Amino acid sequence: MNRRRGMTKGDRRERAIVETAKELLQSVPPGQITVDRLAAGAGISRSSFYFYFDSKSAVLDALLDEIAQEMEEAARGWLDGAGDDPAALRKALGVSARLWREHGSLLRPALLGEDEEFAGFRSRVVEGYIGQAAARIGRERAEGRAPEGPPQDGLARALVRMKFAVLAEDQSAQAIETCAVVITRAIYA
Amino acid sequence: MNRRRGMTKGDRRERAIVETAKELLQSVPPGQITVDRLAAGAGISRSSFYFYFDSKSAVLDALLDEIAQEMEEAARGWLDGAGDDPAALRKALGVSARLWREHGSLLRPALLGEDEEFAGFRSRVVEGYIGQAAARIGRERAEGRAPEGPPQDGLARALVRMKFAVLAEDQSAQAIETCAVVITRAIYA
DNA sequence: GGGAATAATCGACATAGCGTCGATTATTGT
DNA sequence: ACAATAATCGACGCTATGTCGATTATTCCC
Repeated sequence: MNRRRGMTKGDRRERAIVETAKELLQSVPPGQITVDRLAAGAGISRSSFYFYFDSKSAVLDALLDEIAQEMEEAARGWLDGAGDDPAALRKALGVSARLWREHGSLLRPALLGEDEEFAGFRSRVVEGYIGQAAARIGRERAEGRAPEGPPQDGLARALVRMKFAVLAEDQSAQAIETCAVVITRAIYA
Repeated sequence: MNRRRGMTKGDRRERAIVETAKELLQSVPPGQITVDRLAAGAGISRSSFYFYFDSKSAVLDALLDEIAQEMEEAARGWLDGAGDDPAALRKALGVSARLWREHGSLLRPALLGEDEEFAGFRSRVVEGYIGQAAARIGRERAEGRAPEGPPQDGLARALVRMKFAVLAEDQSAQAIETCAVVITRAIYA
């Protein structure tokens, strides 16, 4: 899977495959994307596809990596802060909501499902999130801004999963507000 | 000697297929169960399988229906109550946890995933749950036991999804406690 | 207990998707 | 310009799904 450097023909094809995937995802769920269609979209035969990627999942993984980066940046605004900061929380949730709106059909199976093919992405993103959220809660408690309660990592886990599940199905301002209130009440009682 | 069963041969076979599915699920994820294995387990040929069920999914649906009933009973204890009742809440969560422990490998894709094959079961169970939880919250607020906050159905949705997501991956007493605290704080602030 | 109706079974087909191989053609760096 | 290697393809073999038509086993009722 290692080809030469530079903007060679192969690089363009590889890109075309990923772009095709992105487009297909606008109208078709990930499970129904086939190697056939990806190859056709990129203008090559099905068997040629395997010159570029090991499988359909590999293509989606590439796409997910791009999204994961955005998600992490989105979260940082609140995760790195301190104290009950309603504005920062809602802003971070808003960016998250936008990502779900744009990439929902891929993110849903990847983050909510349990398909083996997304296991890598899922554990990286979800666990990363949970770890940072737990740290945030820990700081608040240590400095007396939040009361004690369930273990910080369990609580973080519950809230992160809640957030994913809610935004996955509804990205409205109302949904964001609900998430924000639950998070705030759960942490600051 | 065994004619005293009201069950015809076909009924027994049908049962055998469902039982085979149940057993297979103990060691294999739902996605890897094939019609072949179900048929083999029930002692018939693959094509005979289709005399009994339309597809693998139909078998799993049958299994899910049995589980759904247990879930609903489990929840009733808390959903039908009133006031902040820590014991009832924890007891209901405990039964839920047991169901996840026993049937997790089937419940996870069915309730958390978005596979089309489980869409019916999912909407029935999840929406039923949410509706009842929303009503419960509404009653608490109406009678002044809980403060206002996000719309009751949105809040119920968030909490139900949180509960599913948490128990899906961890059925420990600790996890139950965390769920209980988040739910209590979110509703009663 | 016997025989028609119907329940149950199976093998052979047809279809869709995946991934691999070996042979062939196009690109590219020097 | 020409060897090295990147890129392409068709033909296979595999697994799984679902359908048909023909056949055999069970039931039910007289």
